[in-house]
Amino acid sequence: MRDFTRKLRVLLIDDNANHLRGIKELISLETNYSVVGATRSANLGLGLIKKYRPDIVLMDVNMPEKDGLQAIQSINKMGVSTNVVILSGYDDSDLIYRAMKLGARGYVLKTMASSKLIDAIETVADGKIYLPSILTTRFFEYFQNAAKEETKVVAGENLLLSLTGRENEVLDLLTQGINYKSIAQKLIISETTVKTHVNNIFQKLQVNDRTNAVLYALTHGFKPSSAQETAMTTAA
Amino acid sequence: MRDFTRKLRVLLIDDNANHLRGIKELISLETNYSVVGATRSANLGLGLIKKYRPDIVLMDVNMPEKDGLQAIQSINKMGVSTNVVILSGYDDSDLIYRAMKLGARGYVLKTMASSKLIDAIETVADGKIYLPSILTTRFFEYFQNAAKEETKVVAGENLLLSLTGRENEVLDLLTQGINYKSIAQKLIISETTVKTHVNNIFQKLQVNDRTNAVLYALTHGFKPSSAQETAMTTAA
DNA sequence: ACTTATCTAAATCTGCAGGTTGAGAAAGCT
DNA sequence: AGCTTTCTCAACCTGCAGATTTAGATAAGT
Repeated sequence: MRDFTRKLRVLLIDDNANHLRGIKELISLETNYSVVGATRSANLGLGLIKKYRPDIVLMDVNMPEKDGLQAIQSINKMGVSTNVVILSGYDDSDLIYRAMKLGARGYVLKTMASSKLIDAIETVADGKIYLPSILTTRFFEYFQNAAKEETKVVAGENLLLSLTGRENEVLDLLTQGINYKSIAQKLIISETTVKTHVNNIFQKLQVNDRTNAVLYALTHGFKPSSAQETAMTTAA
Repeated sequence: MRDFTRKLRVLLIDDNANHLRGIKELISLETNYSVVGATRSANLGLGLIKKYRPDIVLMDVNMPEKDGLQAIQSINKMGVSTNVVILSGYDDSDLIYRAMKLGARGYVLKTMASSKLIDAIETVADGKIYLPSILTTRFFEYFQNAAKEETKVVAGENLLLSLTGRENEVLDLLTQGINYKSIAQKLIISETTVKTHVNNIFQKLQVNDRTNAVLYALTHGFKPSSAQETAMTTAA
């Protein structure tokens, strides 16, 4: 839970001097916030973050040299845990998606009422995610579409379904980059038997070598089954 | 934009008879909604969806035989476009994540005020996503954590960075499952040169064969660069 | 001018990968 | 009992994959 006994330390990063000043004044009106820094450069901002460890960072996305998304990545690499709220003029679904994926805790449009910015800070400081309804919808436009594409590849008749149990086990080991001899040892069968299985796998997946078999498996949602099944079969 | 001249057609699926009745009555109170069906079985629900093509489906997640998530998958396979709003007693981050990934348009907790359910229907019918603040936060707990894990694998010194431009091109072709001869033809160099490059790649990635080189590349965020660069080099 | 990195290539060699044929044993189905 | 599937294995063969050595050409940095 949030500590209400001390002021929330806020850092501002926006290359537009007017925005920077405006936001600073807006936040200064709130009695329980203190602006620990305000800069027009992402790189300078990173230094300030390391120095002052703010609770909240309000970050513009659209900046020269290093943009907001790159800045978030840099923060992650620094290993500093701070809550970034994105300030953006754009509501592109992929921009929102990328920002959230990188770990942003909130996303506010510059066109929104300034009270929303205060809401965002409060919500994020409280450990929650702040994403207005419209932006949530935008986010999922991208997210659900990407998920659909992902399953599209996985579907498509799927030659993997024609594999037998043993063939699945062999394929599983193939996808780990193991050679014939080691596979034979792991499954406790002869090397020639493994070759037979592998050849059958090649035919069923319509490929000519290991690499393409592995590639087919990985791009068609192959799920390793050996872990349990091998234990079952060897125990039986 | 939504058509306000006709009633919103809603379908209910919940194995709990009391819930089903309660929700039905609640919705019946709204003058601009009409319940086109209500069933306690997901499988029966699928039939009703195909038959009545409802605007909104209110779906319980926790059901015997086929649960709500499996039901969404079935709807997707049917190719019917309807808006599913999940009704759940649980706010697990991964449950919310999976539901939204499968294409749910809204998620409401059974413990929430019934007015929220009406809000959800309105919002979803309006083409937007309905995800209350707490659930949005839960969703991102899972989503951002998964994203972090993803980049963790990609990071880790990354031997890929030690590869030269040409080696990257060769690796790119390797990850497409192409053999020496074809690679040589594509890059317009001799087969022995390709072998030299491949051997250098193996050493740098610390592997002994194609398959493991490809596996390393794919699990460490290898981005194919040949598409443009090859065109550049061949043109030069 | 010297050094280093990169790309190119030939020559040689070992051996595992991949293809084919044939066949026995066990389990399940009809 | 007979058929089918699956798993098992041998023996043989071709050849590409992978390892090693040596070396010329070019470009870039010191």
